[in-house]
Amino acid sequence: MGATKTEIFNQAEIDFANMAKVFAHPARVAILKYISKQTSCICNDIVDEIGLSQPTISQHLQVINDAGLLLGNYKGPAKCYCLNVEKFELYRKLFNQFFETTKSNCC
Amino acid sequence: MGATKTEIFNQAEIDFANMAKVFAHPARVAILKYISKQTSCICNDIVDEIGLSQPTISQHLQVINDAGLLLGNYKGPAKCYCLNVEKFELYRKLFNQFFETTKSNCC
DNA sequence: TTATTATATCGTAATATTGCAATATTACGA
DNA sequence: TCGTAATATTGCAATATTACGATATAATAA
Repeated sequence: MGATKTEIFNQAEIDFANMAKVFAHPARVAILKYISKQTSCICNDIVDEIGLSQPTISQHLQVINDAGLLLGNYKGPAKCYCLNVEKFELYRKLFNQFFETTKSNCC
Repeated sequence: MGATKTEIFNQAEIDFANMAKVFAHPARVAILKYISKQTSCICNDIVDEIGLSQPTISQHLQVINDAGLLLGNYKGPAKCYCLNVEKFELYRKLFNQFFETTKSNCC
Protein backbone atom coordinates (compact mmCIF):
# COMPACT_ATOMS: atom_id res chain seq x y z
CA MET A 1 0.00 0.00 0.00
CA GLY A 2 0.95 3.62 -0.33
CA ALA A 3 1.10 3.75 -4.09
CA THR A 4 -1.76 5.02 -6.18
CA LYS A 5 -3.84 2.15 -7.54
CA THR A 6 -3.59 3.26 -11.14
CA GLU A 7 -5.13 0.08 -12.51
CA ILE A 8 -8.60 1.00 -11.31
CA PHE A 9 -8.73 4.40 -13.00
CA ASN A 10 -9.16 5.28 -16.64
CA GLN A 11 -6.47 6.99 -18.63
CA ALA A 12 -8.20 10.37 -18.72
CA GLU A 13 -8.36 10.45 -14.93
CA ILE A 14 -4.72 9.45 -14.57
CA ASP A 15 -3.61 11.94 -17.21
CA PHE A 16 -5.49 14.78 -15.61
CA ALA A 17 -4.14 13.96 -12.16
CA ASN A 18 -0.62 13.91 -13.59
CA MET A 19 -1.15 17.29 -15.19
CA ALA A 20 -2.34 18.70 -11.88
CA LYS A 21 0.70 17.20 -10.15
CA VAL A 22 2.99 19.44 -12.18
CA PHE A 23 1.36 22.47 -10.58
CA ALA A 24 1.09 20.87 -7.16
CA HIS A 25 4.32 22.27 -5.76
CA PRO A 26 4.95 25.96 -5.10
CA ALA A 27 8.46 25.73 -6.53
CA ARG A 28 7.10 24.62 -9.88
CA VAL A 29 4.44 27.33 -9.80
CA ALA A 30 7.18 29.84 -9.00
CA ILE A 31 9.32 28.55 -11.87
CA LEU A 32 6.45 28.92 -14.32
CA LYS A 33 5.72 32.39 -13.04
CA TYR A 34 9.37 33.25 -13.41
CA ILE A 35 9.22 32.24 -17.06
CA SER A 36 6.53 34.82 -17.63
CA LYS A 37 8.69 37.60 -16.28
CA GLN A 38 11.72 36.75 -18.39
CA THR A 39 12.38 38.12 -21.83
CA SER A 40 14.83 35.34 -22.54
CA CYS A 41 14.99 31.63 -21.73
CA ILE A 42 15.28 30.59 -18.14
CA CYS A 43 18.57 29.16 -17.03
CA ASN A 44 19.57 28.17 -13.55
CA ASP A 45 19.52 31.74 -12.44
CA ILE A 46 16.21 30.63 -10.95
CA VAL A 47 18.33 28.98 -8.30
CA ASP A 48 19.16 32.44 -6.95
CA GLU A 49 15.61 33.71 -7.34
CA ILE A 50 13.93 30.85 -5.58
CA GLY A 51 15.68 29.74 -2.43
CA LEU A 52 16.29 26.09 -3.31
CA SER A 53 19.52 24.33 -4.15
CA GLN A 54 20.62 23.77 -7.73
CA PRO A 55 19.91 20.03 -7.68
CA THR A 56 16.44 20.61 -6.30
CA ILE A 57 15.60 23.21 -8.93
CA SER A 58 16.98 20.93 -11.60
CA GLN A 59 14.70 18.20 -10.30
CA HIS A 60 11.64 20.43 -10.43
CA LEU A 61 12.57 21.56 -13.93
CA GLN A 62 12.76 17.90 -14.86
CA VAL A 63 9.21 17.34 -13.65
CA ILE A 64 7.92 20.25 -15.71
CA ASN A 65 10.00 19.08 -18.64
CA ASP A 66 8.78 15.49 -18.40
CA ALA A 67 5.26 16.85 -18.61
CA GLY A 68 6.25 18.30 -21.97
CA LEU A 69 5.89 21.89 -20.86
CA LEU A 70 9.43 23.00 -21.64
CA LEU A 71 11.57 23.45 -24.68
CA GLY A 72 15.30 23.54 -24.06
CA ASN A 73 18.45 24.21 -25.94
CA TYR A 74 22.05 24.86 -25.10
CA LYS A 75 23.30 28.42 -25.14
CA GLY A 76 26.91 28.03 -24.31
CA PRO A 77 27.38 25.98 -21.16
CA ALA A 78 23.95 27.03 -19.96
CA LYS A 79 20.94 24.96 -20.84
CA CYS A 80 18.13 27.38 -21.35
CA TYR A 81 14.50 26.48 -21.04
CA CYS A 82 11.38 28.17 -22.23
CA LEU A 83 7.72 27.32 -22.12
CA ASN A 84 6.32 24.93 -24.69
CA VAL A 85 3.41 27.18 -25.52
CA GLU A 86 1.63 24.59 -27.64
CA LYS A 87 1.59 22.01 -24.87
CA PHE A 88 0.69 24.62 -22.29
CA GLU A 89 -2.31 25.58 -24.40
CA LEU A 90 -3.36 21.95 -24.42
CA TYR A 91 -3.14 21.89 -20.65
CA ARG A 92 -5.26 25.00 -20.47
CA LYS A 93 -7.83 23.43 -22.75
CA LEU A 94 -8.02 20.24 -20.70
CA PHE A 95 -8.34 22.15 -17.45
CA ASN A 96 -11.07 24.29 -18.97
CA GLN A 97 -12.82 21.16 -20.09
CA PHE A 98 -12.57 19.74 -16.59
CA PHE A 99 -14.07 22.83 -15.03
CA GLU A 100 -16.81 22.98 -17.65
CA THR A 101 -17.88 19.39 -17.25
CA THR A 102 -17.80 19.23 -13.49
CA LYS A 103 -21.08 20.40 -12.07
CA SER A 104 -23.55 19.89 -9.31
CA ASN A 105 -27.09 18.73 -9.89
CA CYS A 106 -28.34 19.10 -6.35
CA CYS A 107 -28.17 21.05 -3.08
CA MET B 1 14.50 17.50 4.18
CA GLY B 2 11.54 15.93 2.47
CA ALA B 3 9.01 18.55 3.35
CA THR B 4 8.16 21.45 1.11
CA LYS B 5 9.99 24.60 2.16
CA THR B 6 6.88 26.72 2.38
CA GLU B 7 8.66 29.63 4.03
CA ILE B 8 10.44 30.63 0.83
CA PHE B 9 7.31 30.88 -1.32
CA ASN B 10 4.62 33.50 -1.34
CA GLN B 11 1.05 32.77 -0.35
CA ALA B 12 -0.30 32.85 -3.90
CA GLU B 13 2.16 30.17 -4.99
CA ILE B 14 1.38 27.99 -2.01
CA ASP B 15 -2.36 28.45 -2.45
CA PHE B 16 -2.25 27.58 -6.12
CA ALA B 17 -0.11 24.50 -5.50
CA ASN B 18 -2.59 23.38 -2.84
CA MET B 19 -5.49 23.82 -5.25
CA ALA B 20 -3.67 21.73 -7.83
CA LYS B 21 -3.00 19.06 -5.21
CA VAL B 22 -6.71 18.43 -4.86
CA PHE B 23 -6.83 17.35 -8.50
CA ALA B 24 -3.50 15.53 -8.36
CA HIS B 25 -4.93 12.10 -7.63
CA PRO B 26 -7.07 10.09 -10.04
CA ALA B 27 -9.42 9.04 -7.27
CA ARG B 28 -10.29 12.64 -6.53
CA VAL B 29 -10.72 13.39 -10.21
CA ALA B 30 -12.98 10.36 -10.45
CA ILE B 31 -15.00 11.50 -7.45
CA LEU B 32 -15.54 14.94 -8.95
CA LYS B 33 -16.53 13.39 -12.26
CA TYR B 34 -18.95 11.14 -10.44
CA ILE B 35 -20.61 14.17 -8.89
CA SER B 36 -21.38 15.48 -12.36
CA LYS B 37 -23.20 12.30 -13.30
CA GLN B 38 -25.40 12.22 -10.22
CA THR B 39 -28.75 13.89 -9.92
CA SER B 40 -28.58 13.76 -6.14
CA CYS B 41 -25.83 14.21 -3.58
CA ILE B 42 -23.01 11.74 -3.52
CA CYS B 43 -22.85 9.35 -0.62
CA ASN B 44 -20.46 6.51 -0.11
CA ASP B 45 -21.92 4.67 -3.05
CA ILE B 46 -18.79 5.97 -4.72
CA VAL B 47 -17.00 3.25 -2.81
CA ASP B 48 -18.63 0.70 -5.09
CA GLU B 49 -18.09 2.78 -8.22
CA ILE B 50 -14.41 3.43 -7.67
CA GLY B 51 -12.49 0.39 -6.49
CA LEU B 52 -11.08 1.76 -3.27
CA SER B 53 -11.99 0.93 0.30
CA GLN B 54 -14.47 2.99 2.29
CA PRO B 55 -11.80 4.56 4.55
CA THR B 56 -9.69 5.51 1.54
CA ILE B 57 -12.62 7.15 -0.24
CA SER B 58 -13.53 8.93 2.97
CA GLN B 59 -9.98 10.22 3.14
CA HIS B 60 -10.08 11.53 -0.42
CA LEU B 61 -13.45 13.15 0.23
CA GLN B 62 -11.87 14.82 3.22
CA VAL B 63 -9.14 16.30 1.03
CA ILE B 64 -11.71 17.70 -1.40
CA ASN B 65 -13.80 18.90 1.52
CA ASP B 66 -10.86 20.58 3.26
CA ALA B 67 -10.28 22.47 0.04
CA GLY B 68 -13.79 23.84 0.48
CA LEU B 69 -15.13 22.16 -2.63
CA LEU B 70 -17.90 20.18 -0.94
CA LEU B 71 -21.11 20.93 0.86
CA GLY B 72 -22.42 18.16 3.04
CA ASN B 73 -25.45 17.38 5.08
CA TYR B 74 -26.94 14.37 6.74
CA LYS B 75 -29.74 12.54 5.01
CA GLY B 76 -30.58 9.81 7.42
CA PRO B 77 -27.53 7.82 8.39
CA ALA B 78 -25.86 8.80 5.13
CA LYS B 79 -23.78 11.92 4.89
CA CYS B 80 -24.33 13.27 1.45
CA TYR B 81 -21.95 15.55 -0.32
CA CYS B 82 -22.37 17.82 -3.27
CA LEU B 83 -20.13 20.28 -5.05
CA ASN B 84 -19.68 23.73 -3.59
CA VAL B 85 -20.33 25.45 -6.89
CA GLU B 86 -19.28 28.86 -5.66
CA LYS B 87 -15.88 27.68 -4.50
CA PHE B 88 -15.43 25.57 -7.59
CA GLU B 89 -16.03 28.67 -9.71
CA LEU B 90 -13.32 30.44 -7.76
CA TYR B 91 -10.95 27.59 -8.51
CA ARG B 92 -11.82 27.84 -12.17
CA LYS B 93 -11.15 31.54 -12.13
CA LEU B 94 -7.78 31.15 -10.45
CA PHE B 95 -6.73 28.40 -12.82
CA ASN B 96 -7.81 30.54 -15.75
CA GLN B 97 -5.78 33.40 -14.35
CA PHE B 98 -2.78 31.13 -14.00
CA PHE B 99 -3.02 29.99 -17.60
CA GLU B 100 -3.57 33.53 -18.82
CA THR B 101 -0.61 35.01 -17.01
CA THR B 102 1.89 32.29 -17.76
CA LYS B 103 3.54 32.93 -21.08
CA SER B 104 6.74 32.61 -22.97
CA ASN B 105 8.67 35.59 -24.27
CA CYS B 106 11.25 33.70 -26.23
CA CYS B 107 12.08 30.62 -28.34
C1' DT C 1 -32.55 1.65 24.45
C1' DT C 2 -30.75 -1.33 20.96
C1' DA C 3 -29.82 -2.76 16.39
C1' DT C 4 -28.65 -1.31 11.96
C1' DT C 5 -26.56 1.29 8.45
C1' DA C 6 -23.38 4.80 6.83
C1' DT C 7 -19.46 7.51 7.40
C1' DA C 8 -15.25 9.04 10.04
C1' DT C 9 -11.10 8.25 12.56
C1' DC C 10 -7.04 5.64 14.18
C1' DG C 11 -3.07 3.06 13.56
C1' DT C 12 0.08 1.32 10.60
C1' DA C 13 2.57 -0.25 6.41
C1' DA C 14 4.19 0.90 1.89
C1' DT C 15 5.32 4.01 -1.66
C1' DA C 16 6.14 8.84 -3.31
C1' DT C 17 7.98 13.33 -2.97
C1' DT C 18 11.12 16.77 -1.48
C1' DG C 19 15.66 18.46 -0.64
C1' DC C 20 20.57 18.60 -0.67
C1' DA C 21 25.67 17.20 -0.70
C1' DA C 22 28.66 15.02 -3.65
C1' DT C 23 29.75 13.91 -8.08
C1' DA C 24 29.19 13.51 -13.12
C1' DT C 25 28.36 15.48 -17.44
C1' DT C 26 28.22 19.03 -20.94
C1' DA C 27 29.73 23.00 -23.65
C1' DC C 28 32.97 26.13 -24.62
C1' DG C 29 37.19 29.04 -24.45
C1' DA C 30 42.16 29.36 -23.78
C1' DT D 1 43.59 19.04 -24.31
C1' DC D 2 42.59 21.34 -19.97
C1' DG D 3 40.12 24.34 -17.11
C1' DT D 4 35.96 26.57 -16.06
C1' DA D 5 31.15 27.36 -15.66
C1' DA D 6 26.48 25.51 -15.86
C1' DT D 7 23.33 21.88 -15.44
C1' DA D 8 22.23 16.86 -14.52
C1' DT D 9 22.51 12.69 -11.89
C1' DT D 10 23.26 9.88 -7.80
C1' DG D 11 22.54 8.56 -3.20
C1' DC D 12 20.42 9.23 0.82
C1' DA D 13 17.58 11.23 4.69
C1' DA D 14 13.22 13.20 6.02
C1' DT D 15 8.51 14.11 5.35
C1' DA D 16 4.10 13.35 2.77
C1' DT D 17 0.74 10.61 0.61
C1' DT D 18 -1.87 6.54 -0.25
C1' DA D 19 -4.29 2.57 1.25
C1' DC D 20 -6.71 -0.42 4.31
C1' DG D 21 -8.22 -3.17 8.59
C1' DA D 22 -10.12 -2.25 12.88
C1' DT D 23 -12.79 0.60 15.43
C1' DA D 24 -15.50 4.70 16.68
C1' DT D 25 -19.20 7.77 15.82
C1' DA D 26 -23.68 9.41 14.01
C1' DA D 27 -28.47 9.02 12.62
C1' DT D 28 -32.48 6.63 12.38
C1' DA D 29 -35.89 2.85 13.08
C1' DA D 30 -37.87 -0.66 15.81
